[in-house]
Amino acid sequence: MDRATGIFVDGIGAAAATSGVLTQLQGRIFALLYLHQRSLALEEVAAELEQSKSNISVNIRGLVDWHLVRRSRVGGSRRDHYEAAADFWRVMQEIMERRFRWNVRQVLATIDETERAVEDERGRRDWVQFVTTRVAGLRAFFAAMDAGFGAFAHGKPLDPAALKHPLLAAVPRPRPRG
Amino acid sequence: MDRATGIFVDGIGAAAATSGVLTQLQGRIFALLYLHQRSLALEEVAAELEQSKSNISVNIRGLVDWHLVRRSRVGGSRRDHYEAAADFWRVMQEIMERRFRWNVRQVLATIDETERAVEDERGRRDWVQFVTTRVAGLRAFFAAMDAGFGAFAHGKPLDPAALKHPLLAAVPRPRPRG
DNA sequence: CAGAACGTTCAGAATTCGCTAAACGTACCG
DNA sequence: CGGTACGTTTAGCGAATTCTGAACGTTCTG
Repeated sequence: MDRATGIFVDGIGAAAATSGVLTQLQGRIFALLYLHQRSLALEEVAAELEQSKSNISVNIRGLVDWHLVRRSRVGGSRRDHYEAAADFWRVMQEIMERRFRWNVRQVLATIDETERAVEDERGRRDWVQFVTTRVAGLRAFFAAMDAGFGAFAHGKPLDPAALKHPLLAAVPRPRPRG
Repeated sequence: MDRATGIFVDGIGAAAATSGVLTQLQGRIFALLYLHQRSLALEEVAAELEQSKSNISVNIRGLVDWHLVRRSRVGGSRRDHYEAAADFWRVMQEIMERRFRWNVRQVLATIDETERAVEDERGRRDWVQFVTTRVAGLRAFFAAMDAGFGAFAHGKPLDPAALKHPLLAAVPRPRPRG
């Protein structure tokens, strides 16, 4: 591997490692493919990055899942070949939906569960009152995130105003008079 | 700890664990504080979550850094007390700037390094050509992300159009005639 | 100024994660 | 069909991370 590619592979690998979405190795695989004009076989990738085939196999699947890498057939060989995809917007949509939004919904689901559990504790009236309003604040924010991410992934602008005051946004506005 | 709090703590902990920003324990600490009206001492948190004080000490500092938790003095005690903050928009700004945007800049820095290294390889003209255009595509996208996140964190809407076709957006527009 | 009540640091234990190599399944080829 | 050339699964190993308890520093108190 030439020096420029090495720098790129290392740098993207480091960035991926702290991304919370890809592992370092996935970053390195993508970087390697991204600087190659022709697609590479699994074994070639393994050799370049000095990793076992099995490890590359597992990690490259994640990249295909995110639409960062495409599997392609190459005439005359029965090896799987891979090439980097360049439609980063598509990738971002995928990450928005399958990671961020999924994560947001985990929180919303937890809030639902919690509210159900709180109903069983009628005994402590003021405690129930407190928890209910707190949890409502959290729900408002995460519901706004869910809606915002969803809209964004479908191409609509994401306005931070809805996140600044989610409770106001969630409540129906007073009808303008006159 | 009552059942409702337990459900909330576990759920938020699980969500945090897959967030890529907080650890599970940090999620649990925040959740515990969020459902308490009064602030809690370090040792109380450790007892509730069945963790050592030192571990709570380390992890809670991260929460304070993200502005998810405030350290507060309580009259009559010299223990540090902590309470959950509820300004989630502020937290999101912090995460945008210090994590996402920082990560984006890692990529931009790598691209810079790579381009410098490519200049030393004048030998292979068509390879240099290929790498240059590829890397330009990546830079356009990540530059758009950097700008977009920056604007968003300052309250301006984030329009996905700039990410769909970053190369077009990066190029100066043809001046309208007339 | 001695002692107590804290929070923090650090070395080592416990746990989790990433990686390898071997076993396995499958498609192709003679 | 037997053999070969792959990709995938899995058990176990080693590295990295998380957690604990002891040692330490600091601030308050009598």
